[in-house]
Amino acid sequence: MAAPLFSIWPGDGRPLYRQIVDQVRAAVASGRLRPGDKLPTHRDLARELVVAPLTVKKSYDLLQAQGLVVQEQGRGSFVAPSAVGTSPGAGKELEVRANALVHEARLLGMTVEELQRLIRRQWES
Amino acid sequence: MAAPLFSIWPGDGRPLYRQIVDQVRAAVASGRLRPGDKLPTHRDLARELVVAPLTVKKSYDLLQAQGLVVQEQGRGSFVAPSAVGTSPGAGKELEVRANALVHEARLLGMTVEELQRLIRRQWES
Amino acid sequence: MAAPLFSIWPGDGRPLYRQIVDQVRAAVASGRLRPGDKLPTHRDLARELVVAPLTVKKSYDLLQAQGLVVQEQGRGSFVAPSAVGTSPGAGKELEVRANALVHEARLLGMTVEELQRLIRRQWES
Amino acid sequence: MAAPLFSIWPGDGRPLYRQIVDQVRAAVASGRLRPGDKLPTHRDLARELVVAPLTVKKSYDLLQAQGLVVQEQGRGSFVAPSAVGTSPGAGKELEVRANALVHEARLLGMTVEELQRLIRRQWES
DNA sequence: GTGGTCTAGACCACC
DNA sequence: GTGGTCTAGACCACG
Repeated sequence: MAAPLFSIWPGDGRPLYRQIVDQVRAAVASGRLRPGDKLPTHRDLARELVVAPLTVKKSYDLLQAQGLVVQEQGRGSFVAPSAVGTSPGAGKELEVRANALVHEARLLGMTVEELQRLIRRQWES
Repeated sequence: MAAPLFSIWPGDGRPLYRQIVDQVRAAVASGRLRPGDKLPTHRDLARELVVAPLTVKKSYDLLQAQGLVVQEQGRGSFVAPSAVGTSPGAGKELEVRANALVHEARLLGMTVEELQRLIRRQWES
Repeated sequence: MAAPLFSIWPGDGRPLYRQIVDQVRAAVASGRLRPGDKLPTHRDLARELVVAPLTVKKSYDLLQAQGLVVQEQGRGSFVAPSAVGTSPGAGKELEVRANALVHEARLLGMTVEELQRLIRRQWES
Repeated sequence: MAAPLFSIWPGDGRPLYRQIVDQVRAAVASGRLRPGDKLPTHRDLARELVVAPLTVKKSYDLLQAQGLVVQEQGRGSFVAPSAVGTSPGAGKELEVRANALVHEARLLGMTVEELQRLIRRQWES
């Protein structure tokens, strides 16, 4: 009963295609997805996330342009052989978002402990 | 040398106008900004954040439509008298983003402790 | 009454978006378009070429991913500052197509002189 | 040391099946292939061109639909008896591609002489 | 008015 | 069944 690999978070603020891109990048960066691994077809992932197939396709196109994914006609989409275990941008990207989150939590009057608790609660849920 | 009240985070993924709206809402929700407090003029804030004045104006317009801000011709913009100490949406909004952050940190292979550390480090910086 | 900068050739065999990409690359490679030059808006070029706006947009997106073009929200699309005077791929690309053309002209039983004549005639038309 | 009759040019932009169709049409139009001549089996040609057998099969099916080729169960594929010495479309098709090539060579800043030289060089190679 | 995102739907190319 | 291309149309974000 593992959590699904990819999810979208309506209300997160980022465009859908970018949420997908960011998650694939993260999974590749951590080695959770490795060179040669097969990705879900863009139609399947679209069905699962309940978005238009073209939206997922756009994500895959972008990832291909960045060299993280290769799409092979008639065969499927795969993590690129050259996709190193850690794509440096992925961690940096998350830091920026964490930063913004911290800033707003502060404006909301939260203490760092309250934010930590919120994080832990969601980690475990 | 307090941190500036409002900031934008390029690369955060949310549209500029929304980052501003979210921050004002948070500051009002926490009482950090209180009814009657004067907001920077949209031109000043635009200069400070290095965005187009119309973008800040749009944020203020939205906040006014939500009843959190009043813009008074020739005098400036203020937190609305009716702005309650807690605008309920603000916290919920942050939870969604925290959720997405947790999900991606996981994909990145981080442990909850590492994420906590990252949060604390940024809180203190 | 110069020829239009960009054209599409129905029946050429390449997808529309790629014909556009190839032409922009060629124009940049030759210095006919230079860093900072403004490109037509994707809507304008779409109107001119009588294709869907998204088709031109896709070309611009690809060119942006390749670092040849930057699209700036609200301002327009431009040849990237870093777009060197000669993007090496462009000439190579044309050689491949010339190669295929030569091969088929041969199969058609043309002599090299006939092919040369055909080329010159079209150059001058 | 004759050049192989058929070749594919990855990067040419045309779909694989069409490159094959065009070449067979050209060879028939010029009399290089004549009614009754045996074509390679689709599997052999697929192996030689390193494409999927079904792709060549599709080309042969198309050529059969156009009356240029007949596929005979268990015997092989042949140029159709009715295949006239010149299939009119073939030359026209090549002109369109030559046209596009000329246009892009111009954008690349080539002179007509340079293009002619490129053509001749490839003819002789 | 510029670029950005998303959708529904059709048809093509390749395995 | 997989990815690839194209369209029409709607609405959002930014200057």
